[in-house]
Amino acid sequence: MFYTIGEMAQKLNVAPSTLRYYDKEGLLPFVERSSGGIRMFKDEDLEWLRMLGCLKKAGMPLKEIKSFMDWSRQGDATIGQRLDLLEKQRQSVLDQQKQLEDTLLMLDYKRWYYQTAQAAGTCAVHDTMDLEQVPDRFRPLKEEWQAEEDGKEPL
Amino acid sequence: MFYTIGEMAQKLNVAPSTLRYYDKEGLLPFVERSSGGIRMFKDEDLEWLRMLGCLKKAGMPLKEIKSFMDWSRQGDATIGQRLDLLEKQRQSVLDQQKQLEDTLLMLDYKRWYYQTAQAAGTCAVHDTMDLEQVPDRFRPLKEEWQAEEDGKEPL
DNA sequence: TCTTGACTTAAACTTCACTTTAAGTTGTAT
DNA sequence: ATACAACTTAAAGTGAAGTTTAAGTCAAGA
Repeated sequence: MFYTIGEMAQKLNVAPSTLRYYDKEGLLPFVERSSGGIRMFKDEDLEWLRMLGCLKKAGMPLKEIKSFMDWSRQGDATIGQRLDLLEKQRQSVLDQQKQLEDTLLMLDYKRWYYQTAQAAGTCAVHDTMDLEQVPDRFRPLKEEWQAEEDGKEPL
Repeated sequence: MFYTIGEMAQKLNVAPSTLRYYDKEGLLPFVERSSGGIRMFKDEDLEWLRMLGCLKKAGMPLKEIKSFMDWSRQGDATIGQRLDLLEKQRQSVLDQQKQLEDTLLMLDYKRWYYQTAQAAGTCAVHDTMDLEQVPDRFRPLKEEWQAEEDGKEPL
């Protein structure tokens, strides 16, 4: 069973132009063509597109995804490289998760800040508030901001 | 105590050109200038830059961060809007976290796939492997892929 | 005072990931 | 056979988030 690019695009909920772009960039080396040059996607191709989607969601740039696809076509000799890329990307996802958790705490602190400000009718309440009033979970945040020695994470 | 743009950039671990760009885009309405036109950052400005960093890490586009900065300058009347934006961004972070968890599972499945392939010396082992051999945690993934009725998430 | 390094702006350039456009072809339905 | 929607390509355009360049200004030390 074959699908046209439009059908496949609908299946994947992306624009056909996106699939053409990926193909042009060498990310879809598996798609076959009809004698007239029309792309014919197979059910089997879905597996590769899902792989692509997975790597993309993991934050991998298209160039690296292309490497992965190239290695895949080169056969079993490149299993090691593919595994390395996967491990690297796993670590990247773990880092992103940690980043998001930090961000959520900051966001929650700011929400608390504006919720109390809203209740008081003015942001000025925070000028006359001491550490005691700040919920425990936000304390480490404040301390971290005190010690500006780091310089590791950008902004 | 004042800092030049170069000093502040170093503190925040970003390029000075980035801060100039943010300023040009109206994201730093709080920076003062010397009589000669040179930006003079205050310790107090760090609070705003941290806010900016928080929103940016939460995935908020610079345009929306600008809205937030604009509202901040407009005073207490805009506390509601700011809170709404924070709530919205909190939800966005929660969504991103869920997304990353799904991605991690997919990545772990693929890692398992290539680890077993590496052990066997070929990807072909997976052609002759039945569901029994697939670790439990990856089953729901396989089933999800079977039912392609969704069409919700792009790629 | 002069040099020098860090600052200033405006404008052009870059990268990424697409999207749109224009001109032409394919394949199906009547 | 013809119409017509959906396909094809190459090339140009888009938007986000900066970076680089060019030409000039500021401020601190010798």
